[in-house]
Amino acid sequence: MKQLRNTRQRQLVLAAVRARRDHPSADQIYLDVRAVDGRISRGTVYRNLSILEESGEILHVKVPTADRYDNRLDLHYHLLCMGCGAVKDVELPYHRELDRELAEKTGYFIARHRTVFEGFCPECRRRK
Amino acid sequence: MKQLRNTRQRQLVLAAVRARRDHPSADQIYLDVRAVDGRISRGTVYRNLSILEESGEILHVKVPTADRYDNRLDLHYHLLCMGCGAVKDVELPYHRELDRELAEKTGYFIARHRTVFEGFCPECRRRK
DNA sequence: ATGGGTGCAAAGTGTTTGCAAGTAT
DNA sequence: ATACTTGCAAACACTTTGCACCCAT
Repeated sequence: MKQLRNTRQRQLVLAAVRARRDHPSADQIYLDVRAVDGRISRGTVYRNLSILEESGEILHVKVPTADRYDNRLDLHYHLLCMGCGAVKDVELPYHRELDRELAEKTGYFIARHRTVFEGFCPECRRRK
Repeated sequence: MKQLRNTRQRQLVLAAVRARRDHPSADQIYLDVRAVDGRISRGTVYRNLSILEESGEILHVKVPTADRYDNRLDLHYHLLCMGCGAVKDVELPYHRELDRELAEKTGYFIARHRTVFEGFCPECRRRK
């Protein structure tokens, strides 16, 4: 395993994810960090997001169009508005027993599951 | 709403999805159809997959790297092997009550949720 | 006939990567 | 000094689109 370094760029990327309560895409993070450090490159932001995720400091949510990042560390579900694209955390418990149940049934090692609810937020409902 | 036509290409794409029991990517479908009709283009396959999904004849599964298509019409969950990338249907019931519960809680209209379990299949476990 | 559909190629998106130079340890 | 990181740009993988021609209805 590789020895990680604590670079200024890495700190900035982590701080940017933590500073947001929504679920920014990699490119939004890039823009936020860019506002502080005008020289950072997209490649560096993508690399650091991926490193921070591997090392367990952030999570990412896979939604269509672009992955989003999340500063929460516990497993939880997400809600995507198909109208405006907003992603929110869902206040429902994570069902760990499903992972166990499926592991028994299939012989797989199950690490986790990801659940994304799809719908329309009140505002987008109105607009239609 | 637009009047859909029943073109030869559309039939071929639908037949190709139905002919597979796994969860092919758009490009795999393209290759399958291409074997029958050497002139069909990628654009046409993508367009038809998207039309068939909108009209409810197929579903698609959103997994990292590339979306997969599914000939099953009922809502169900999926299992992704992070080792070999295979996608399988999961034999667990779809929890419609979660959709209702979240709708009440949030005021959203909830159409559905998508759950993808992530793990390693027995063979990939062994290989590690 | 008419408007949806097709093939082709070009353009998009979002993300990854090779490389030479820079820097944390 | 070592080897992880960076910035840059080019390359990638997947998907969408503009356009002129075609064909199902």
